[in-house]
Amino acid sequence: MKVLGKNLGIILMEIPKIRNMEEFAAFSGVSRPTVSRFFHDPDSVRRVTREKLERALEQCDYRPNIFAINQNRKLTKNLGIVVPYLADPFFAEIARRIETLIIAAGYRPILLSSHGDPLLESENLESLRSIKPAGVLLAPLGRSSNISDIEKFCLDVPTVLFDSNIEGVGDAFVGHDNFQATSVMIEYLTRTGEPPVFFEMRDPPNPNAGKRRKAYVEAMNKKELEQQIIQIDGDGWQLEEIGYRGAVKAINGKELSRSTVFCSNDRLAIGFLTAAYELGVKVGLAPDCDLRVAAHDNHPVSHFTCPRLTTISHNFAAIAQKSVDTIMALIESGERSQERTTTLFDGELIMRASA
Amino acid sequence: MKVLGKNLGIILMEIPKIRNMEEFAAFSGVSRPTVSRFFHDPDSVRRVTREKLERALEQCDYRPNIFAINQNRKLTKNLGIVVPYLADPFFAEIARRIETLIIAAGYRPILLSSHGDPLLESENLESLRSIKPAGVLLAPLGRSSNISDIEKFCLDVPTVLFDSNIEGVGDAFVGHDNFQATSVMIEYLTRTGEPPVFFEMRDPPNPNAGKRRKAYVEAMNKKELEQQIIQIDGDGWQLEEIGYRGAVKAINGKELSRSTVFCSNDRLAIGFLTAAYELGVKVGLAPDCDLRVAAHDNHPVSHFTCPRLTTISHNFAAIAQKSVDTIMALIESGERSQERTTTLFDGELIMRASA
DNA sequence: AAAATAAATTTACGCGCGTAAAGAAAAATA
DNA sequence: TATTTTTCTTTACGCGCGTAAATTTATTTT
Repeated sequence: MKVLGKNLGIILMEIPKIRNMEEFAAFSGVSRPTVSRFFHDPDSVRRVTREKLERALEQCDYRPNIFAINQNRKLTKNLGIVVPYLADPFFAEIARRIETLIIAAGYRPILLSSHGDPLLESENLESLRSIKPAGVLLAPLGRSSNISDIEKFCLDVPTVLFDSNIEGVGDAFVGHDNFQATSVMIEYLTRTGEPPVFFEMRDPPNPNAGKRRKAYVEAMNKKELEQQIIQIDGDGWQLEEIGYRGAVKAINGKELSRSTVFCSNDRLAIGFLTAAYELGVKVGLAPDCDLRVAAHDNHPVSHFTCPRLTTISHNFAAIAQKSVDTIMALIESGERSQERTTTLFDGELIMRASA
Repeated sequence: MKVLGKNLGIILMEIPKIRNMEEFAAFSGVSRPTVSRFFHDPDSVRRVTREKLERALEQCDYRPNIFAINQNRKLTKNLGIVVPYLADPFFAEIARRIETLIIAAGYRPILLSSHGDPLLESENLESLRSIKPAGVLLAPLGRSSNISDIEKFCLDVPTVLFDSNIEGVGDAFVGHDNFQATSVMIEYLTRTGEPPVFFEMRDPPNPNAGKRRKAYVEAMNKKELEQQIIQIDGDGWQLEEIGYRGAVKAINGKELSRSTVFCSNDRLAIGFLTAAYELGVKVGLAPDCDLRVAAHDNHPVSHFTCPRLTTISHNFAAIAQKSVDTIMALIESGERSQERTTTLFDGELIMRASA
């Protein structure tokens, strides 16, 4: 039971229905402009005033109308997050971390997924534009993105790209060093066995795929190792299924020139492992195994494949933190960055049973 | 190059910067109230007027300020979606489908994840309340939810629960028939081998777990089969890891009274299969196998486990469609439902190699 | 063509809040 | 205590749009 006011004799009092800031100001005994400043930044009013308002807030649960706020402020507290495909646990994971950081910073995350569709990606940006976000964190679809749409958007709204880079677009890029990651993995595989065959989609929907192929070619060249790249067909984001089919074809067709396979990403590898299992090909680095399989990403599922997948982890925590820090700095400076910065974090080799 | 106006002699003209509806009305030669009605519903104006406005829209890209719109309308076009844990592909998948349907219906989906935290779930609802959504589709955390918070919310906002029911809360519930699903699976397992042991968490974070245990007990009783329930310890949403540990303990401790296991959900089963693989226990329904494993959900990954997981699929499409249809009907009627309806869709047995 | 209907225009107010300016009150400094 | 500085109050306007009422214009009906 709630007791309101100083009149403790009356146990049950009407809970005041506050309809707007005017009424809340009257109720709390503070002027409306001061109330407005208080909600914008509690530390911008004197301590006694703040305490008065906080006490009032406990007695009635008034909250300023978010539409009225945003209509009049140039800068909202909205922060957009756009990812290529939210049903992919990789993006779900990074989005989850970023969301948490944004909330902690006192902003409102607006999470949008492009569902693998460049059109939807552009629409998402338009949709964000209409809610006047303070900034946007964008993981673009990559190759298939409508780059000019993104460019235009970035001119108007502070934007930090993450995961997948588009050269020259946005105020900054934060991502994963695919070259370092590739090089570390090839180094490891070669040292503990033999150099890998690269396994990828011919026409990949996910970003970074191109970089990873290039990185493979470069690293193998540097070490003067013989390359083999197997490119499999397939459309869309059903990467496991595509990996499965490609693996069946590669294994049955004896296309693999060596017994170590480096997949362009974990989801392809998951399909690959399923194929190997069904075909009775034993995967692992034990002596009695036929094949070693490794990949990129440290996808949440890669921990539980059979056998567990050797892979390279993105530094999720660092990428999320740096992305948020960067956009916050941009927002608080109130200016656009003079020069576009690029931050790459090293991947970490996760050695598991598959290689 | 854009040509504006009828003065075709002038090739390059200034693209008019429209700042508000007033200016757009002047530019298009239509009065502002009519423009307002046009944006609310293009069919509410005469054809010639609509065409005039559409032509104007092609020449300048004006869009009404979304905050100003929502401030003045009682009913926004916002539709909230709240799921327990978006990093779980199961929820990502159902959310993806719902989002698509909402967009098609001309509404704006606002997707929020509770990240497994009841506090965040309540905050998400508060956050939604402040954007005056036309309605909300809520998949509650279930047992751990702050039910009174949800109840209060539902009094003010048309809300359809999905996936997990809270008796008496919200205008309707749309979900999966766990009893039918359980019964079908037990029937299948018993017919093709032996009745299953039930494998679940002692203290599950995910909804539906309670129903599934009950359904197991009921179905086994009905068939007069001997039950065994293995309850494993663990906290949080790392279900695969928890399933793995529980499976190692159950297998090494020879706790399984029979060689058929029915997991409470696919993610536990994924961990179970990893444990079986590592312990050299062969899973499948072939004669040379030691164990059969089945589960609930048809989780996207269950298609690619080793062996592929026999499971029961939710009717994702139907659940998403019915949820959206229900909330739309509520919104368009403008009234709250007289009586709370419950719609359950049958699951479909997905027979794969694991059982 | 006249009457009846439909649609658009003009005018005006309100939504809830941001924010600026000027002055009053309180606190900090001298 | 007098002066400066900070904080608050009062007053007032504007944001961009929804929406209602009264009037004018256009279309349809008989």
